[in-house]
Amino acid sequence: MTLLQHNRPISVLAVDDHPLILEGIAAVFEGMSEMNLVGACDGRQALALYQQHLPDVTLMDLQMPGVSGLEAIELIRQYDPHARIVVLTTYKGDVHALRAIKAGAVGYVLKNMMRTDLLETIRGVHAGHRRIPAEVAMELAEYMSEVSLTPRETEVLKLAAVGKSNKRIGAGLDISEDTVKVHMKNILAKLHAADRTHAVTIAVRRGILQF
Amino acid sequence: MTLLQHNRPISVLAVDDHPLILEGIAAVFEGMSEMNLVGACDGRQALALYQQHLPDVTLMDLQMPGVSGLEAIELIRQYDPHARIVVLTTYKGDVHALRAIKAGAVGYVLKNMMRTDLLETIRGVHAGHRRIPAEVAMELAEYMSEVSLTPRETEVLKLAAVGKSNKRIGAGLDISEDTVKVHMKNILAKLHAADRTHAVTIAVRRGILQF
DNA sequence: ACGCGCATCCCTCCATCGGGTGACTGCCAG
DNA sequence: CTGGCAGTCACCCGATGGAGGGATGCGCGT
Repeated sequence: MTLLQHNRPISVLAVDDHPLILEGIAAVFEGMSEMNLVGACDGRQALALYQQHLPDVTLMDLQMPGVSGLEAIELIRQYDPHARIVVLTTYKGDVHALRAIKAGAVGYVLKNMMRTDLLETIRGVHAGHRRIPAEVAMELAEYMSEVSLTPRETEVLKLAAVGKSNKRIGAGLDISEDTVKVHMKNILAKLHAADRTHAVTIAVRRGILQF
Repeated sequence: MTLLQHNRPISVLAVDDHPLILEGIAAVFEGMSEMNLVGACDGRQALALYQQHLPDVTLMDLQMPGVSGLEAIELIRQYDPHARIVVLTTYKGDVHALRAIKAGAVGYVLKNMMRTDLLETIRGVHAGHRRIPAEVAMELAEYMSEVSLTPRETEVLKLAAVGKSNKRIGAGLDISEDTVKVHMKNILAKLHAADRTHAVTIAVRRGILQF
């Protein structure tokens, strides 16, 4: 497969809702014969452009309004299970990183990395490798042990976050206060939280609750 | 003053810790005679490059590790009260937006805006105007009525956020539990929160607490 | 000198919270 | 079909939280 690299350039699709970032990416590829940018768009048009161009590698921002990068990744991988997708995000501690990897992303580039890192990752991913930076991998490892709350527990915590008492949470979910207390106890245990307030901050930090 | 624009290009300094964004900005200015980019760097070198180039307009990202964009703005305005600084940020709901304006920023550009918006803002700011997009101005208006917590209240809430009880907060701050309760009561009143948990979510949303 | 905001401390009172324990249902996988 | 898990409900109890009330001192600006 590496032979192909010499025959035709690696085609790249960039998905980001920031025109400035797209300009930057385009600038990186400018004048390169090894790769070329076949398209650039935001999340909504990601799948359509993928189907149209069938790029070798797709660069995908995670933080986008409307269709999230996560959804876009899932849609593309659903359409083409062999799609090579590289996540392009701002923060290494991105709470969606793990989900992106699970969704099928095979590369991960931080926006504060150099252009050479970007190019190197694209080459590696195109050659069939996974390219996850060590610092990101370590972040991921922490979240791998991520205890997931049950749907019910998430609902309870969501209401607790906006100041509802156990009684009012019960009223809101149409269950008894006692049941709410059970859920809350389990939440505290799972998150290793001292109290409901702590649980909310932990959940926000982990992306369980979107504030 | 508009005559100057024809005599020499508007000099622009770009400050952002993302090389990709800097590439994008550079790409926007490429081949333009009206303006030219005199420098690009991250937050730490912002002041030094400002002093070196004395640009007409400075583009400043707010979200940066180490020296924040906010600090950089303050440092530059301290050095040169007439500095024309345009904030360049990702989210219109940026909690630091108000502080940036207060710190002396005279323009505000969202990264999801088009290059023409960026250029237009630079022209406007250079001509001596303030350029704050309507949608941002409206966001700002909401935060204008921002109730600010006292330093002590912030400390109390910060400890409450990580699950400390009033008693332990008192121990941590070396004050009595009763005093903590008074602070907490004032916090709840100021934020219109139902309880401490709600107060924390509100504070996080407003950027009072950085999660 | 006065007011005012901030911070400190003290008291009472009651609702709420969180831990412990136990038990019943429904469902799905082994 | 038997276990495990999610969800439900119940009761007890000690600790905590939040709403009142009132009080002192300190600094700061007018």
